[in-house]
Amino acid sequence: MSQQDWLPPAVRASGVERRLKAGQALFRMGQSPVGLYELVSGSVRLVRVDSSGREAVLFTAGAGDTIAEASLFSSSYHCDAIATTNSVVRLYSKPAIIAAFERDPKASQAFMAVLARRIMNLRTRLEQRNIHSARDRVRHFLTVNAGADGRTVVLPGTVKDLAADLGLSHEALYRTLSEMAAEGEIERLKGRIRLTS
Amino acid sequence: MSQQDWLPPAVRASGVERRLKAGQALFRMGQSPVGLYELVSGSVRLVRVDSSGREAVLFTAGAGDTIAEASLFSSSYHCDAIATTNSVVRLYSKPAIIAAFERDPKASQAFMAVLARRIMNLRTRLEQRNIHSARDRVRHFLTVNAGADGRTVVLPGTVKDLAADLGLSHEALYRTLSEMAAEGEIERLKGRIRLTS
DNA sequence: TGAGGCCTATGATCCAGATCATAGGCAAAA
DNA sequence: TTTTGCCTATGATCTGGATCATAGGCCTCA
Repeated sequence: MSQQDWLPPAVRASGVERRLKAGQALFRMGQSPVGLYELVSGSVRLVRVDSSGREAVLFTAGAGDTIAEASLFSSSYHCDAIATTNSVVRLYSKPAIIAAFERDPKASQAFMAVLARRIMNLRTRLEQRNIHSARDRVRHFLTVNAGADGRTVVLPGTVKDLAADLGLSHEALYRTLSEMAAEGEIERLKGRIRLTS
Repeated sequence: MSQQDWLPPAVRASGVERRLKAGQALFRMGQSPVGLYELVSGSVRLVRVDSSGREAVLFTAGAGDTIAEASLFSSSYHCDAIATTNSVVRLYSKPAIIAAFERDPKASQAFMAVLARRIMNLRTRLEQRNIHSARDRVRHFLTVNAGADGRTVVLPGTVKDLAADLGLSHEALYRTLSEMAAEGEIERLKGRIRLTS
């Protein structure tokens, strides 16, 4: 389900790969954007650190996702991008992409659709953060992210990572998952969670 | 600071106005999108209602804002749009806009910039929701939304509306504002809040 | 193979915000 | 003018998640 099929072949060919080790930053807030990144493999988090030192996870990119689309139109990055695992990214230069948009309306529209989808995802996350109960928030996450069978969710990373994603303390999440499993609402498998319907 | 200057004149001229009374819905989740709305005057909220009946405010549009940009690329609205005050919107049809994109790369790019800005705003909101302390959340809101002087924020609606925007109960917000005013951190004026620096 | 580090897990405590309740003020409607 | 409804405001109570603490398990690296 790679989402960057909209890239014209010429641009795709111009991509430059870069490797990141776990914990390494792809870019930092305030730096000026060089282009669009595509995550080839691994996992990268967009993170903003607030005044109290707390980390807000804005987005967790998986293989195939693009990173920093919004920064194409901005003079600086507005958050940090940190690899959570060893990762490989491909960089497409800003001018090359803009030129492609000038030339190819289809590419433009496909990119707009990518942006639109991102907006919808963000709104879903915002909705999720409005849910106060930890259990309901987990339920929301599970239903929104269920796979093809409608009841299995593959965890992209550790449970602790998920906790940060959900905006819960990891303790609260561990407890909630334990309780839900004990009550038979979910089934915990290796790296997956299944809703027992 | 109307943000829809990117619309080519031909499309702009084709806009159809519609009036909404306070509380009236512009569209509902699940309906199929007819086009892009521009808010001429008033105030419209994008809202999603979760299973427990709680309302999540995803976006509060003011005069000049566009609504449902993301739905241009989707087969159905993913949230409700409710006018909070008497409002006037202008509707631009989907085909007209798509045609403009085909024809005019500049319009496409300008629209992408609008989408990109929306993404950044949403991320800022997400960051805000990650702040647990009510007071810090208010502080964050005030600094992010400060006007030209860097310390005055014009409240778009009632304090209660703001509470919903911030994801706080209105009681908590009333209390927090009272305390901050009592301690001299802010100054409360009619429809405005000023940070006393 | 030993040590360190991190994830997982769970217990105990605390506190801030949600919720419930009450009341004054203001504005629109009747 | 009176009524109604909602915003504003604040008090009292409660609860659920944050935080602190502890410990086992697993993987990696030396």
